[in-house]
Amino acid sequence: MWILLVEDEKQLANSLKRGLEEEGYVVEVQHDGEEAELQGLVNDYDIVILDWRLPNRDGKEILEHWRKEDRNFPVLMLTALGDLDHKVSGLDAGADDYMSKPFSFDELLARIRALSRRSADISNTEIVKIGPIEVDARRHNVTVGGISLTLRQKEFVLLELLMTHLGTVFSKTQIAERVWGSAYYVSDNTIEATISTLRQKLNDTFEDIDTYKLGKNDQIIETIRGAGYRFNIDLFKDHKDS
Amino acid sequence: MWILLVEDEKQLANSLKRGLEEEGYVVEVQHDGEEAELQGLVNDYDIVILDWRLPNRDGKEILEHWRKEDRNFPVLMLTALGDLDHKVSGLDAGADDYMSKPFSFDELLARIRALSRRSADISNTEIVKIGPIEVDARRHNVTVGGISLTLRQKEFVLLELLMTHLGTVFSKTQIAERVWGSAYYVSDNTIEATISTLRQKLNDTFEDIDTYKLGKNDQIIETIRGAGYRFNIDLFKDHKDS
DNA sequence: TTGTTTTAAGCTTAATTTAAGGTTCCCCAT
DNA sequence: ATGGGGAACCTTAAATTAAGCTTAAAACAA
Repeated sequence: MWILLVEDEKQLANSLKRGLEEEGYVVEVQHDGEEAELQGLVNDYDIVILDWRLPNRDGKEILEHWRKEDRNFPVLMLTALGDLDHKVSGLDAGADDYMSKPFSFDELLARIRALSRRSADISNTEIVKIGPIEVDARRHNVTVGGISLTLRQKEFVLLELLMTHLGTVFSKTQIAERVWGSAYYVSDNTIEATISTLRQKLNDTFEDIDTYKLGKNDQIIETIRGAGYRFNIDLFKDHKDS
Repeated sequence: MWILLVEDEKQLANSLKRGLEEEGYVVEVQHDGEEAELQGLVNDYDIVILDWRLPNRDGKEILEHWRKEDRNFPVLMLTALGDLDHKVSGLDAGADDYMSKPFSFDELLARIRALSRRSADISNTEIVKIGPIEVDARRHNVTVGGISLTLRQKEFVLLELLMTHLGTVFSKTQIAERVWGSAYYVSDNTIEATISTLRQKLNDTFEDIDTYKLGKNDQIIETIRGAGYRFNIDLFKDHKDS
């Protein structure tokens, strides 16, 4: 889950970012309204959290522009306490939900979950199931043929990314950005090592189940040399579960 | 797609180069402004990414010079965050888009795609189809009569180059530059060997399909002795697909 | 501490280039 | 015309280089 957080109070923004990251979300923070507007036009976030009062440009303008350009990720707007006017105008402009400051972090989480459930986008299903592999984004849990396996944060987010974008090849650069949050400072090897342990955990679990057997050369996560990685949907093509 | 990246921060430049190459672009990096200016005067890049603050010469001067000399490739300028003055002066000087640092790699990709779409040049369609041969630049994938064939990076870029410039004969020097990124260090034989394996893969796949049969002496990639290579459009002239 | 993440190093595999000998084509002298 | 001879090009296989994998150890964070 890729979230854009637009909030100019840096301290608040950072603590929210940290909290959300602990929950397994990948969070980009933008303090400046104008910049945020561009980012939203260009990136397909799963959710945007948008403060209504911003330097340079206000939340409403931004949101209207996005909606005019058919950017239809769910938007959760943040307003000052008691600011009912803004609430109404925001929902009119196309916001999907609102929250007034101050709010509890748990409430924020709950609303984010609700929004991602409601959203039409496939990538926001709470539970993704492909063949015997089941990813529960909410509980942060993966099972293969009913057996649960313990993945670490990065492994989990990486698997989730690949499984919610079937057919897409993600380059290392894109993976760095969407799993680690930034393309800089993440070495190739870090990603390779994570892929490696993730594959091992998946394979080990497949050995323990009876319902599906992997062939000798079957790779659940394919490597496309020079280009990136992709979830190998072909392995489960016939085997329609859901 | 041939891209010139002018950026003096070497670390950033290299990571962008790598990321773009993973996407199948051919990227030339130039750290020095003066050098970059010359290269832009001489080569027909598909897109130029130009940092605004450079040693020796600043982005604006370079761009103005190019535009005065009718170099009209799209230019995406990079500015420091919040540098609105530069943004305006850059767009005035003839930049087609701008992005402020730091930016996400996906955002860069999106903007490059947008620019190449916008550009008048025919060569920028995402999917090229000629007769039964289909090249999908985005997914990095070639099919002949529906059968997908696995090309290596160099083979792919070479085929793409020829198919997006129908009728044009490319000399070995030009191919070296636009497939390998630089004419130095690439021997003629390297190119010949690549052409050879590419032809074989194409021919093999044509054997497997029923919709189109190659004649005994038909060459999909023609050799023009002493001049270079060209995609043989005549083979598919009657056979109008699209 | 304890668990997670990153780095390091050697290894494996695939892509790319080089090398070497073979074709084909063209020019020129016969 | 015709048959060397050379240049340009083709084709394979071998050598080289690069990309990716794996494991353990180091660094970091809770």
